[in-house]
This record gives sequence, structure tokens and C-alpha cells, in this order.
Amino acid sequence: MKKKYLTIYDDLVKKIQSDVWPASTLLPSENELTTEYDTSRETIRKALNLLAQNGYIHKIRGKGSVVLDINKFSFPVSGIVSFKELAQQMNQTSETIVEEISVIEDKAVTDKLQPSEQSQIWKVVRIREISGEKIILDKDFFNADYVPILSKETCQNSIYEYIENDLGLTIAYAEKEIVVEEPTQEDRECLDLEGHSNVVVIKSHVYLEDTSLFQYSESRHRPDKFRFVDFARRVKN
Amino acid sequence: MKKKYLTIYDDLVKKIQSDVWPASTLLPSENELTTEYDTSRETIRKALNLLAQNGYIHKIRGKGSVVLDINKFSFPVSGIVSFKELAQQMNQTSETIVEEISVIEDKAVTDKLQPSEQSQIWKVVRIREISGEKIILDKDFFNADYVPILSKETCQNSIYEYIENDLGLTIAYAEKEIVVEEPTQEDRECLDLEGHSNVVVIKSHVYLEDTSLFQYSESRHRPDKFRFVDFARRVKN
DNA sequence: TATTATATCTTGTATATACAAGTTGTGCAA
DNA sequence: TTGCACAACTTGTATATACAAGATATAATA
Repeated sequence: MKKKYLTIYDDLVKKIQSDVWPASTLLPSENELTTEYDTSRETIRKALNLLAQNGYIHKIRGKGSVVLDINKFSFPVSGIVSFKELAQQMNQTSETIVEEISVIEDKAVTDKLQPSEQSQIWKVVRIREISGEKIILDKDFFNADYVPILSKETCQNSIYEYIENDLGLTIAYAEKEIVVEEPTQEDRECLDLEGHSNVVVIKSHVYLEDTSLFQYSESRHRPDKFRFVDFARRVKN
Repeated sequence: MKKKYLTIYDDLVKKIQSDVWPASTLLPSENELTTEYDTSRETIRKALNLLAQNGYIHKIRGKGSVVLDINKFSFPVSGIVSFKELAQQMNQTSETIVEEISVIEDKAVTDKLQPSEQSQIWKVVRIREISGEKIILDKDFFNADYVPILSKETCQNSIYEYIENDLGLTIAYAEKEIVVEEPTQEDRECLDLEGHSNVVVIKSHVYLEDTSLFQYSESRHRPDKFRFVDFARRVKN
């Protein structure tokens, strides 16, 4: 059974993107949508609240839901999205170079991932090339308790696809941190830095459905190619 | 009438922060909370969903709500928070230097803010000093249609407090963008850059309840003092 | 004319019920 | 002992109803 409020949400997103309701106009009221989709008002409200959360509309009590004009051609580091998913969304010519796949026992990393006794950690280093330039250096560390096998083909394609579809693991949430650092020797060797004296680093701790930490990763970006877009709501008491 | 689900949310946050339920333990079930707070399950669920959104808990179907161990001493650029609110949260010795207050008609800025004919725009430049170092340069532009008067005291204290409490305007949402730029001459003069050749710039478009754009701002940070923390959930299908 | 009340829209909150679906432990049966 | 079915939890979805509260146009009133 499909979730009704999600299919309604998807349908509304599609219609907003195809200008059925242009920016700064009002959506049909919740009651109208209720009859239109033949459902209850609460279900419509779940879909609308999702739209509001993701910046598609703004709800005004007593008035209705205003369609917002958000620039959709952004580079969302927000959320948990794999590079493959990102590249597909952006229609960019991109390529992945697998630089290293190994099993390590580095104290600094193993402490973070806290694997069980005598277990191991996968280290994967990949370079992301966008329109011919080496822009991003991705360093991923996976707890081998959860990811027993990791082939070069998988790393070339999409590790997340492999983890979710083949291994059947469910990625649940992540803590992300963005900082600016000086390039390491590795950054200088792997990336086309072109004299830039900083890299933007996105550090992520990724957790599974059972709240176990299974991945730590650093995504190191050339600063002039980095852009982060966010949508925020003011919280009032 | 106070909103029940918000008071429950606040109460649960307080209890989580004071270790009533330590990290990685389960909250009482929704039914237990229902009787405990003498309310309905849906109301409890609203409070719990807020907790999940803000990274306090992770809900697992069939099991319960796990308390997460999130580092609370972070620098949340996420959300719409004024510098004063931020500084209060962090217990940092901080000071604000009002560098400039003026009324301008700059084409580039006025185009962004789209004020009515012959109206004007406030420009406010402030330097944020944290533990003695000039770290942040805040440049704010306000549509004078909404903010008629702006005193130095207000800029020294909190513009948002003035706008929300005194002017009675309701700040609703914002689009934020984070990029890395080379320092301008102004950056070099106002900030203690100490040789850093980049600044992190947070550009914000802030909107009121009626979806009108009333503020554009650039918050320019010394890169080594910048940190952005985010909590993200994996969206499936 | 100008102002005020009112009716009628809108969204927000609170409650109740029913069932679906995932997790876990108990106990029975092979 | 081992395995399986089942009962008893948990959270997720869908529906219905009632009232609160903000916005707006219309009609009544001063």
C-alpha cells in the first residue's frame, strides 16, 4: 500500500514545478484539495506541511498556501544524498576516479567508528571530476561489520545504491559539519587547486536505522566551486 | 491558549538535556506519554516529530524513540537566529561594533529588495568581536518600507528584537547560501584576517509572513572560525 | 461617507477511532 | 533443543469531528 500523503506531495511538487500554480499565487484550499484528491483534510495537511518544510510553499493562517519562488538549480549538500544522485540531478558531465580502496586500522578513525573487537574499517578515496576539473576529494570510512565486501565497481558506481539495495541496510540520519581548512598534501596532489589556499570540508557521521554509526566521511571541496543552499524557518517561542 | 504540543516538546527537550533519558535509551512509548501528559496520542506525536526533526530523537517503527547523543555546543548558522540570540546561547564574550548606518540607493541592492517607487534602503554594517578578535562582518540591508526608523542603539542591541517586538513584524522564512570568497578591501580593513586569503560568506534573503522580501544580508566570517552544523535525515523514495 | 459588525472563508489545534506494519518475547510443538 | 506461530507490544497511516483563530468581503450602522 502506497502512502497517500506522499503521492499527493509528489503530485503537488510536480504541478508547482510545471507552473500549474505560479509563484506568489495561492494553492487551492485544504478543503478543495480534500475533495480533489478524495481524502481527508489531515492527509492533505501532511502533504502541505512537507511542501512547506522543503520550501515550496508558505502557509498563512486564514489565507492559504502561497507558492514560493525558490531557485531550484542549487547544489544541495543538505540532506543525505550520494554524489551519483547529485550529479544526475544537475545534468553535469562528471566522473569518479577511485584513488584507493583499503582496509585500515587507524586509531583516530577506528575510535570514531567504534567497531566491534578486531573488526576492520574500509577506507575509500575518490576524486570527483566535474567538467574536466578535479573538484572534490571524497574520503569515506565504512565499518566493515556492516559492509563486508566492497568492489572497485561499486565504488565507481554508487556505494549508497549498493548499501541500500544489495545489502538491504537502511540509512537513517547524519550529523554534518562544514568547516574550512588548509589543504593537506593529499589535497594538493589529488585536486586541481589552482593556487587556492583553502578547502571546504564537509564531515559527516552517518547512522543506520538502529542508530549505529556505520560511516564517517570527509568531502573536501575546492572553495570556489563550493556552494551550500538552505531553507530555514523562523521559530517563534 | 498555549499550544499543548509545543509545551510538551519544550518539556521533553529539557528532560533530554538534563539526562532524564540518557542517550541511546528509549523514551516512554507514545501511549505512556499520552497518559502522562493527559492528552491525545496525535498531540504527543506532534511533539515527538518535532524532536525528531531537530535531532533529539530517532523514531523506529515497532520499537520506540531512541534518544540521540548530539553535541549541543555547536554553532548553528542553520535556522534564522540573530547574533544576539546566538551569543547568549554560547556564553561567549562578544561585542558588536556598529561601523555604518546609512540610507542608500545602490542599484544592485535595490534590485534585490525591490522596494516600492522612490523608497529607500537601510544599510547597516556591524563588526562582531568574539573574545577580542574581529571575526565577523555583518552587512544588512533592510527595506525602509517596513523598517522606517533605525537607531544606533537598536543596531548595537538586536535589530531582530526591535523588528519583532516593537514594529510587530513577523519574520517567516529565509533562503540561505554559503560560499567562499576572496576578501574584499572592506573585509581586510574591518576584520582580523591574519593572513587568511578567504572569507566564508552567508548570504540570506529574509521574508516576512506575507512573503514579502524585507532583508538581504551578508555575514562574512574568518574561515578558521567558521563552523556550520546540520542534522539531516535520509529521504527514501 | 466612514466605521463597525457580521458572516464566511481560510488554516491551526485537539481529540477519538481504526487498522497497518514492524519488533520482541513467550510458549507450544516437532 | 530448535524452530515456528502467536500474542502483545511498538510506531505509522487514514479518517472524522469539533472548535479556535486569522483574513476578507459584505452589509448594517452611525
